[in-house]
Amino acid sequence: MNIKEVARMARVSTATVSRTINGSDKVTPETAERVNRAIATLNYYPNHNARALGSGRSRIYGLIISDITNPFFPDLVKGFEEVAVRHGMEVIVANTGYSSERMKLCVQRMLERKVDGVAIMTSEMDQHLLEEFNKRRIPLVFLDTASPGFGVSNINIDYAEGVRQAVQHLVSLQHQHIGFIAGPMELASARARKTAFLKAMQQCGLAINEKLIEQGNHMIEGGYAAMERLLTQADRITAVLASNDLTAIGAIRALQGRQVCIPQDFSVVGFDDIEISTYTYPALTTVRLSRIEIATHAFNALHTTIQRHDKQGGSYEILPQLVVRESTTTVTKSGGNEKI
Amino acid sequence: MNIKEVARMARVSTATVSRTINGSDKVTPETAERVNRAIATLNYYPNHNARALGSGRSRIYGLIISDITNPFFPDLVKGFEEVAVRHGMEVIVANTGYSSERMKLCVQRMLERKVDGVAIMTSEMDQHLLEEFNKRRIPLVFLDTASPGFGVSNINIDYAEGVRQAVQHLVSLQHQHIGFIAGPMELASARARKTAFLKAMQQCGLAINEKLIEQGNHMIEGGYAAMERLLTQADRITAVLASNDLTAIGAIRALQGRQVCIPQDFSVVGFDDIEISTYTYPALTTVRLSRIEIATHAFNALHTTIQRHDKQGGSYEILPQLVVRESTTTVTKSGGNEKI
DNA sequence: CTGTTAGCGCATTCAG
DNA sequence: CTGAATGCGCTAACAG
Repeated sequence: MNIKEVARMARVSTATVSRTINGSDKVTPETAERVNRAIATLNYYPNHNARALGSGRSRIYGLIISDITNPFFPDLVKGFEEVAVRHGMEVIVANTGYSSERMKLCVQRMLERKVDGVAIMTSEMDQHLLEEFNKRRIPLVFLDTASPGFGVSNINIDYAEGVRQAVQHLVSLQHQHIGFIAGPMELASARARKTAFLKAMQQCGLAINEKLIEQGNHMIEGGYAAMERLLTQADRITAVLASNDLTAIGAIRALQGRQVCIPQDFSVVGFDDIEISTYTYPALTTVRLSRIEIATHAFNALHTTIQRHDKQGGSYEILPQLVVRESTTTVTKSGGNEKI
Repeated sequence: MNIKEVARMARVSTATVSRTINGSDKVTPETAERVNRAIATLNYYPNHNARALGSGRSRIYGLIISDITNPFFPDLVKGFEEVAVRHGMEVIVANTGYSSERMKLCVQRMLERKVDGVAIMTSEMDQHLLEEFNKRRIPLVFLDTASPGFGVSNINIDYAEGVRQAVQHLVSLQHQHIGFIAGPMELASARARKTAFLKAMQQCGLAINEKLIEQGNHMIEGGYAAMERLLTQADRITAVLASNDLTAIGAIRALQGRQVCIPQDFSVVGFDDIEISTYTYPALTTVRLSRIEIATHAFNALHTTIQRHDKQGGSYEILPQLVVRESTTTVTKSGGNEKI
């Protein structure tokens, strides 16, 4: 079943079939109709490999993420796949595992498969690999790690605003001694969140004490350990903001392990709003970072760049949104760590 | 950069280049060496689209799952991708969203991209779509839903054994009135688990009371609601086995909401061993279903079928394994629901 | 063991 | 607006 048979049945040339498939305006409605009927009755669909070879466009987008096992990513992947498929595109997902060694492999895979564009939703990208895409004029879109340029777009995340909302929420609940559990400093996103926290505290006129800041690893156990340390060193702490939800969940466990009641004795705020945060006990107050929005923007960035032969990439904005659930409440008069 | 240039630089024909790339044994080590040097210095890598067109093999495997957002799947996807890439294969992941409507779309995508084989790790597959693959002689591997046949392999999961371990564990802890929260009966895997539970109870000589069985939806809220009902209707229940971990987590929340202490007052066992089960409070005793193993078997099934031009698919076995953590313990003398 | 020659299925000139 | 011809980059017979 190929284009030739369709052409034969519709009594046109293969070129005409190709044109109607690709929606060329230079085809009479009548002949297009004939072709479409032939396509339908023959149950024909084009061979993408041949198409790619002939046109140089594979109709595949690459999606590079850190690790699909990280609960932040499944939604993103799902959203991206959905839009892509709706537009007749295929997606190849590649995990870097946070290693730039493996990032190299990911890039290689993308190049080999001749993807039409790549969404790079992680930050292990070095200049050297970036060149490989530039050389081949493959559009790119980054997640908060680059400024738009020739063929590269960026999705900007307003971490400052998201963290500000979280801190302000705690402040409005009378918390004064707010701790922060940072993520791994190799991650750009973790650095951004920490910076945002420092800034927000300052804006709220709260003292920043280094004893209030600890380091996790964006995983549950890291949050657990960091919270333990915080409890030991920060006497008057009554609330904590975590760099991501997993960290917050670890912190909650540490607190519960010490019989601290949340939120009565201690408030916890996460960041990301992954699905399980709705179901933790108590349900986690957190800052939502919509992965659907990110996915949609990423796709649009790539797609419009290609459609409009737009050399210049675009800039997109993601606004985090505080979601108040059950893990935060007003600080009690007798509250504070000394009581614990 | 293409095969011709490599041929020119190595002073051989393109056929020879092709042969050395594909590891044909009919190439002198010396010429192969020359070709490889040329490849290296030119930084050449083959165009997969052309390769696919010429050979009829895309070197892509399809992986159809229900929903990447379901915590059961990320590990599976990651594992599959890893083996595949290690063997020079690419992967296209498609989500059915538990809908056979969308399954149709998934199949279409696989066909269009001319995948060399498909791992179907979900059960929304109807005979009609299966034919499409058979017609084209595309190897398939299923997860516990088919018997091996021409070009189709199956990964068998010994649910009976896994559930037996769980029930026996509870029995050894003196539990007599063990509840079960089933998954959605549309899912073959959920049906298998329920059947296995019934059988295990019988084997242990325990009475099966319909009041001890409730229905969830394999999601947290379903487990929550089902546990609530169980608590209302089953007087002497002291333990529950859930059809999957998410359900168990929901059950735990329901119990905690009623101030029931786990495991002192009530034991809970899950199924699957998803990552968060290690981190719930208390950590969940569950039955591990290794996704890495499943992924590896799925890949091997496809790969050996193709390599050996093996018409007959294989059969693989997965043995679930009980993992005892903190959510189960001996029933207390005064225990039982009446106390609650 | 190596080179020559045809396609693979489609998109895309260029004529008409 | 449509058709004929060419090539995309590679693999696969078939010779030699």
